[in-house]
Amino acid sequence: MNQIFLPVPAQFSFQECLWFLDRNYDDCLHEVRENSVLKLLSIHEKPTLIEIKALDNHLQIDVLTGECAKDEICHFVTEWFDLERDLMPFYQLLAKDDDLAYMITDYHGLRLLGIPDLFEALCWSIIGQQINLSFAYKLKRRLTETYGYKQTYEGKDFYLFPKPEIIAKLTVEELRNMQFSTRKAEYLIEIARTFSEKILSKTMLEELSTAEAIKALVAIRGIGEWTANYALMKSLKRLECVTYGDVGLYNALNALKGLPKKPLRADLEIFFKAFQKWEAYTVFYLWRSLAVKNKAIQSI
DNA sequence: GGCCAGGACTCAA
DNA sequence: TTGAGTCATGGC
Repeated sequence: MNQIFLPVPAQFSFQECLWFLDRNYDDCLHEVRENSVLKLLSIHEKPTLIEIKALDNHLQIDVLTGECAKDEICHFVTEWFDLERDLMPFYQLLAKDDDLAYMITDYHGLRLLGIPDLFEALCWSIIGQQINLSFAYKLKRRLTETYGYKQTYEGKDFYLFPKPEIIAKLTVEELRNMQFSTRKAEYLIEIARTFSEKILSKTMLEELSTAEAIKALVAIRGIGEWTANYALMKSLKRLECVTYGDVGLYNALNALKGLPKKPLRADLEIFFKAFQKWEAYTVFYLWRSLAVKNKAIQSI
């Protein structure tokens, strides 16, 4: 079997990352097992199934199908788990906040899990707008199972997210039949067109400052401030992004800081000022705090 | 059965 | 530029 070994940094916990990837939701783009995660990648346009496990001080990546392209696979895993980040500065900021300091130990080593593919990140954030996450994952699964690429391995199906060229050719009616709202169907098809026609790409946004990238994204129909920040945080790892308008974020801040359920923008900016350059990590850890609560409630 | 979900858009004033 | 209405449907 083809194996790759990838060293991990300090302040890294594979179990914490797996926990976030699992979270009681039905994600069709990876499969979490007891001590590993399986994911189908597109390497050189070829499907490649990998399984990642943690050993002492490094990850073991088993290449189950496809080409063992070490550099590309390591690059993907590094982006996905945000392995090149030194989290110490972030933990030093958390330590200064009495209400959040517990996260340093409770969530120690949790990395901002990314969505390296920008098109997928944008589609996912649009799907997730204003609906509960369980339903959002269902919609993503329907879309992926119908229009994505499937590879079966040992009796289980693994998927690649649909390509923009495929989504761009769909009709609103086809997506409506999968219970997408008319608006979301229009947004997804239009964004797929901007990608397939090379009007927008991850490379283009990487050339821009975060403020410029947000401006460029918000100009596209269906992408508001929340979606732009979410996509930049998850795909380009722009750590200064805050998902303003995010209900989950507000719930977490309400629980931990006593902020109102609909906090004022000014109060949010005051809060995030203490986490400059680490805003996205702060949001991510706040989401993590919600998941704990949900899981506790569900297990009762 | 009603309210809320990891929002965005439209249109009136 | 601000606020209310609208979109869609599942989960609780």
